[in-house]
Amino acid sequence: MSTPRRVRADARRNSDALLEAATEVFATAGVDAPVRDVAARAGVGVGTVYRHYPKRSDLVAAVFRHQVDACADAAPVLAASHPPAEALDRWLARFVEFLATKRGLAAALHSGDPAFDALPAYFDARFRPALTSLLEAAVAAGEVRDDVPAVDLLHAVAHLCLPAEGVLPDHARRMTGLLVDGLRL
Amino acid sequence: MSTPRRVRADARRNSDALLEAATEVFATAGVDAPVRDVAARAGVGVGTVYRHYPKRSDLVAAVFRHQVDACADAAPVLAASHPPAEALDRWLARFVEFLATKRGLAAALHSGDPAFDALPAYFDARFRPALTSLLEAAVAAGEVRDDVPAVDLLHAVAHLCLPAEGVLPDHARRMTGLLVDGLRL
DNA sequence: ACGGTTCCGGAAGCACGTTCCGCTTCCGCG
DNA sequence: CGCGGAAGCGGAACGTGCTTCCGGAACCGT
Repeated sequence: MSTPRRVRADARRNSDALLEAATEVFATAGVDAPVRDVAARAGVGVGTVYRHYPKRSDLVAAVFRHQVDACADAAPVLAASHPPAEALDRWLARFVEFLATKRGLAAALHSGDPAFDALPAYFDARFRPALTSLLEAAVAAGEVRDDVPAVDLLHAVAHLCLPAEGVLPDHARRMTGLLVDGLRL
Repeated sequence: MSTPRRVRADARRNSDALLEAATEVFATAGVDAPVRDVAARAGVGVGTVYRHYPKRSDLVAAVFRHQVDACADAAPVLAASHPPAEALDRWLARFVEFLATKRGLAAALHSGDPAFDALPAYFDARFRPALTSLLEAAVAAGEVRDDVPAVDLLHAVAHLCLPAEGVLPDHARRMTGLLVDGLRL
């Protein structure tokens, strides 16, 4: 059932290089940047991109998952190196930063491309546990109220940060600040 | 200062045919349908499309405005032919129907294309007065509460109908039904 | 070192938006 | 009525971007 055949070293190297290159290119030129640009940045041909990510959207999804992982993984690290309330603060700031790079991705999510179908679930699967443990620690330390479930907080912040129409620049930071203050006991 | 030169008859005919063709094509194939398809449906060449609508997005915006007009214009007609509360009901159903064809348009609105910049204002300029007069009539007849401004109702319904993630099929109709029940006295 | 397998590169194919320009159609005027 | 020029039309051609294809290079177990 498992995959007995090993992955060739150069293939793995290229795969990683592509993910990194795509992250950089998408960050500077937006998710609509041409595939050729990503290939060039990674120092490979476009054929190689399509070998590893059959569709453009697969590449976008992979970058997204990678960034979700990076952000979620920051939670235990912060929890281990800061007191509960500060860890929570810092992680939420990190989360807002994560969301800030997602302009245009909300649109992609609703584009109907099947490559994006699993992303919302992944988002929840990684972020909910991460935030839950931070919240529980802060609650246990008596530093924040205990009646705000992680999901609600995640969605509230996400909606604040991926806003609709005429939106002020750092509306996101201000509103999130309010939320966090509201958490404090 | 005005335009003394008349519009040629065939030009106007083509312009109208294009709007109608685009409405049909966008409705069946989505707003991402190729311009060539619209041209074919209207029985003209692509050059003619671009003569009347310099950018693809101008065509999309024109269709949108046209549909907004059709929906908003239905309000006074319904008001004249039904008792206030029923007119309100029917118009909201009509509004939900209007929104139902707008999948993918929310994404377009945030695409940054200048052709769409004026659409939110147009939306408000046409729908707010339409709904306001329906509401006022129903309030005057003592059939609905008077503390719900038209804007709030419009936005609430719109948000219910252009939903985010895993959405049930007729979530829209159910939630709107709830709202309307809430209005009743 | 060898051979099969896996992977790579980038040119070619395709789909779409948009432009361009020679030809057609309209219509005001004589 | 019919003429002439302006207004409008069609669709081939171009630019850009995604995706496919395949000859050959790189890898790795023996």
